Amino acid sequence: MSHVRYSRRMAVDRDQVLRSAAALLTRKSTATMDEVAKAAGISRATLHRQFAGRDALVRALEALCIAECEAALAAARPDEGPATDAVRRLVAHIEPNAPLIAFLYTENQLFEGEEQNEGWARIDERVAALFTRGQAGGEFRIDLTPAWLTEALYGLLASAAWAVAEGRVAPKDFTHMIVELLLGGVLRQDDPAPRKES
Amino acid sequence: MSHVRYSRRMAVDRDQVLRSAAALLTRKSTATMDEVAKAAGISRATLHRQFAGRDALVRALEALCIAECEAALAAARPDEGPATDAVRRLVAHIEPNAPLIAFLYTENQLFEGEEQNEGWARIDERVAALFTRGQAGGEFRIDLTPAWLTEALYGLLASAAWAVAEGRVAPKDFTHMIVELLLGGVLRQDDPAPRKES
DNA sequence: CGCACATGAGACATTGATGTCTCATGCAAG
DNA sequence: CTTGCATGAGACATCAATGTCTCATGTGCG
Repeated sequence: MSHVRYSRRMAVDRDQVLRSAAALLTRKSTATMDEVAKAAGISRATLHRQFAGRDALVRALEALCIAECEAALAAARPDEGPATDAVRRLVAHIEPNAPLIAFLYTENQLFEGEEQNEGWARIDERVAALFTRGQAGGEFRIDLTPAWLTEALYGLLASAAWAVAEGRVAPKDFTHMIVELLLGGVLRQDDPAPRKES
Repeated sequence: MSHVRYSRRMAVDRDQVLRSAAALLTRKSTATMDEVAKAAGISRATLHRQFAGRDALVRALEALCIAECEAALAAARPDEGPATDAVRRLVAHIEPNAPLIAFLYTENQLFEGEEQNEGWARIDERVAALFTRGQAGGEFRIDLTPAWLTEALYGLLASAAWAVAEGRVAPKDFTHMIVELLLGGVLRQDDPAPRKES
C-alpha cells in the first residue's frame, strides 16, 4: 500500500518502525534502542540511521501522537452541537492513542527543563476551548477551570490506558468509563437532591 | 526535636533524608543518588549506607507513602457518614501526599514485571470499598466499577499534583478540583434538562 | 553482469550512574 | 585524653546504554 522510495531502493518503512516502537514502549517504557530495533525487526544500526538517538525517537513518537490527536480532534468536530456530545466524540476518537499519550505523559516528566513540543499547546488550547464552550453554553459547571478539565482529561486517559493494560478494567469500557466519569461524576443524578456551592 | 540514637551516636536522621528525597524526586524524578544526597545535606556514602541503592530508596519512599496514605485513610473514616463526605475527607487528607503518589505512580511503570508492594493492594481495597459502599447506599452510580473509580482517583491526584507543580492550576484549588470533578463531573446539574426534582 | 546502496552484524569508545572501597576527620562517650 | 564510630570525601571498578564506526552481504537497478 505504501510505496516510499527515498533514493532508489525502499528504505525501512519509517512509519512502521514508529508504530512498533510505540507498541513496545507503551508496554515497556524503559525499552532500550536494542529492544526497539528487535521489535521493529531491524538492526540497531538501521534504527539509529532513522532516528539519531533515543531522544529523537521519542520526539518522533511525540510528533506522531500530536498528529493523531489533532486528527482525532478534527474528526470529533468539537465546535459542533452540544459540548457534551463533542466531548464524547473526542474521547472516542482519541481512545486508540491513549496508550501512547500515557507513555508520553510520563516521559515528559523526565524532560524536566526542556521545552515541550508546541503541538501540545495547540491541542490543549482546542480542548480547553471545548470546555469553555460548554461552560459558556450553560452545559458545564463553571467552577472548574478549562485548564484543569483539560489536564484531568489527560490524566483519565492515561489512567484508563494503564488500567486496561494491567487488566484491571475491560478494554471495551474504555470510552464509557472516561466520558461518564468526566461528564457526570460519581454521584447519582436522579434520586438524591444534588447540591452545590458552599 | 527527635532524639534517635541507633547505637551510641546519632546517626543521620533517616526520616529526614526520606523527606528531602521525596521533595526532590517529586520535582525531578530522574535525580541521581548524588543529587539526592546533596539535597539531604549528606554525602553519597552516607546515603548509600542508609539505603542500599536507588531501588531501596524508592522502595522506602513507597513504604513511607503507603504508611501516610493509610494514615490518611484512617483519618478520613471512610466508613462513617455519607460516602460523598467520606470521599471529600479522603481527598483532603491525601492531598499532601499527592506529589509523592504521582512520582511513585509513574515510577511503578518502570518496575515492569516486579511485584508491587502489597500495601497498595490494601489501600486499593479500602478505597474501592468506599466506592462500593456509596453505590450500595444509592449515593453513587453503579455503572462505573469501584476498581475504575479507584484508578481514576489516583489518576486525578497525580494529574492535579502535576498541574499544580507546573503552575497550571492554583494549589489552593487542589482538593476542590479533584473532589468536585470526581463526584459531580463536568455537567451542570441544576439548570439544564436532566430530570431531577429538587 | 556489475554497480550502488541500504542493511545487519558487531567491534569499539564514551558516557553516566551505581556500588564498593579506603582513609582522614570530628565528635561524643568512657 | 583516648577510643569508638559515623561521617565526608573521593578513588575506583563496574555496568548498561548509547553513539560511532567498519565491513561483509544481498539485492535491486541499469
